[in-house]
Amino acid sequence: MSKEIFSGTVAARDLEQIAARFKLLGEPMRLRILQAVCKGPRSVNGIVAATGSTQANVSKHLALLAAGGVLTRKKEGQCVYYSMKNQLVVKLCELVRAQLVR
Amino acid sequence: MSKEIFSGTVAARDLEQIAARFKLLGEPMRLRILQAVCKGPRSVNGIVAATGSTQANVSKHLALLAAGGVLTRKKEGQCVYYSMKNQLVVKLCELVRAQLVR
DNA sequence: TAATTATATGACCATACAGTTATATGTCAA
DNA sequence: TTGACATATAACTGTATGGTCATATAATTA
Repeated sequence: MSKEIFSGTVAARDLEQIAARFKLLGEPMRLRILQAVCKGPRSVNGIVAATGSTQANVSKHLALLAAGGVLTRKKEGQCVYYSMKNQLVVKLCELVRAQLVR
Repeated sequence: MSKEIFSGTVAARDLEQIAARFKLLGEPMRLRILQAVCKGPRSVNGIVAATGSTQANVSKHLALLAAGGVLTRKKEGQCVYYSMKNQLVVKLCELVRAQLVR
């Protein structure tokens, strides 16, 4: 409908879902993971290497990002590849960063 | 520089700041507060009434939003009016919501 | 089958934080 | 000055969650 999210009343459930999405993006380690994945599918091990975190920690964050609809999961052999579900979160990061640099 | 935030390496400090901004938006009550403020300056009491939360709770969230650079604070007499510092967060919410409705 | 590699998960700890209650601070009016 | 109103803050509690360690599950290879 309207482009102005706050122009009309936004249902409490909608606000909760929006907040949940932001919350998912509100952790530096998860942004590091997204940075590692946003160029294309990447295996868990690849992400572990790119982020410098532990396998268990990365795996937990990946599960959250996939459950939240930010990443998709695709298993190939013994490897699991994660990809961006879409580019929206990248755009969100760009917007926020642009304001930071200002 | 680039419009692609993740195209180059993003400094860890930048990622932390971006995450901090998202974290600030990652609470339903704070989005309720932003919804109440985004139309123009609003007093704390007005926001309390609009959100249905307690004065102490609203005041704490307002302090966080102002410290995070999302809201500005202006005192007039015994009232304090909070306003959106800019429209970016509204835009972010719009973008996220548009994806939800999909 | 046994060993190796890749990923996920459960248990645990420490910390962060939202919400509440009570109180403090500040401003105005009578 | 006293009282009423507006806002902020300190103390506290419960809960959520990030990180770690150990282990489980699954797939591959020898």
